[in-house]
Amino acid sequence: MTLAQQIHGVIVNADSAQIYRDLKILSASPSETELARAEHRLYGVRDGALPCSAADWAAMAQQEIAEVHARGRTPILVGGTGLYLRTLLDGIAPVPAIDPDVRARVREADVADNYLKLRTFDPAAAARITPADAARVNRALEVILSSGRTIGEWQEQREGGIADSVELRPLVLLPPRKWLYARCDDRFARMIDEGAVTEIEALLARKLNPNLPVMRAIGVRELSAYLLGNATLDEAVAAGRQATRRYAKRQYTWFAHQPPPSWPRFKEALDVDRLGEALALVQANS
RNA sequence: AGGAGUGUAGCUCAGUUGGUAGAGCAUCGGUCUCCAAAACCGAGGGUCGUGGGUUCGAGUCCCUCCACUCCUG
Repeated sequence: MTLAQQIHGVIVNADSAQIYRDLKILSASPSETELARAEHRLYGVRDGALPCSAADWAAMAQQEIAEVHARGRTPILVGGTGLYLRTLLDGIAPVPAIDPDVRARVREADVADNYLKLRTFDPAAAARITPADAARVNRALEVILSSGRTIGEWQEQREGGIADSVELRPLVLLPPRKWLYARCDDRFARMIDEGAVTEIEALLARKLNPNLPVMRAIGVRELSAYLLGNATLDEAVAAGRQATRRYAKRQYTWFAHQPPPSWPRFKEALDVDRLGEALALVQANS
């Protein structure tokens, strides 16, 4: 019996890549077997051409959670996108949707140019953000240009969090690094066996904008290089493994420090025979 | 066996006319308020293959040996 069945739960995806249907294999989405063992939500529900923001996901997740609750069952949020979970629980600054033209212009421009603009339009943000931090420079700039208010002003408020209206039983998994990295290596090799190359072939055929989240998922660039003849398969696999490990390290840092200290941390390898220990940690926290 | 070349951080390599070593990647640590599997910031690490010699001083010049690579036979 699975954990989900034991607690009569429904699994809700909290992973930014598993949302896209173009990346079933490369995002390690649940297999048919796994899907058959418990009800799953928000996996592969989005087309890669439509980027999903943290707020988009939080809105979808909120709805799923409400429906699951209405059926008297327990939603189990599973996934490694910390910002998504934070947005769902704590809410986020109520910045209105960015004007598509503004966004497009900002993203096409050079970071250095954007930073210069930011210094004139929003000096406070410019002072806070490193010039090299493209993601934040661009975000701050598109917010002031599109909404007329600075990102700092917007961020004085947070809206939409559901933390106060639900009963949480969090568990942070922080397995030993060595074990984690070995799994990263295995995982990428397994994806190749399962047809990741074909999946990327299909994705490339769509000729999507390379800035889209799907195009930036781990392994897309690496396998594209192989398909375009710029790398051997071995090189692509090695690069994919490396990228996976780097990502795991970033996740590790996020989940070790960002969630409240009250969230229990499970620091063992999550082997099947230790699920009981992990579950006990979850229950002890209730 | 002869000839040539290489040997500097875990890996790939830089090291100018000799002044006790750098970079990228990896590793480790950290940041994180709407494309976050993103975007960034920082740190540690080398008795320069070995043993001698020249020199005030050698990764850098000379010799010995060791290892690896290539060529010839």
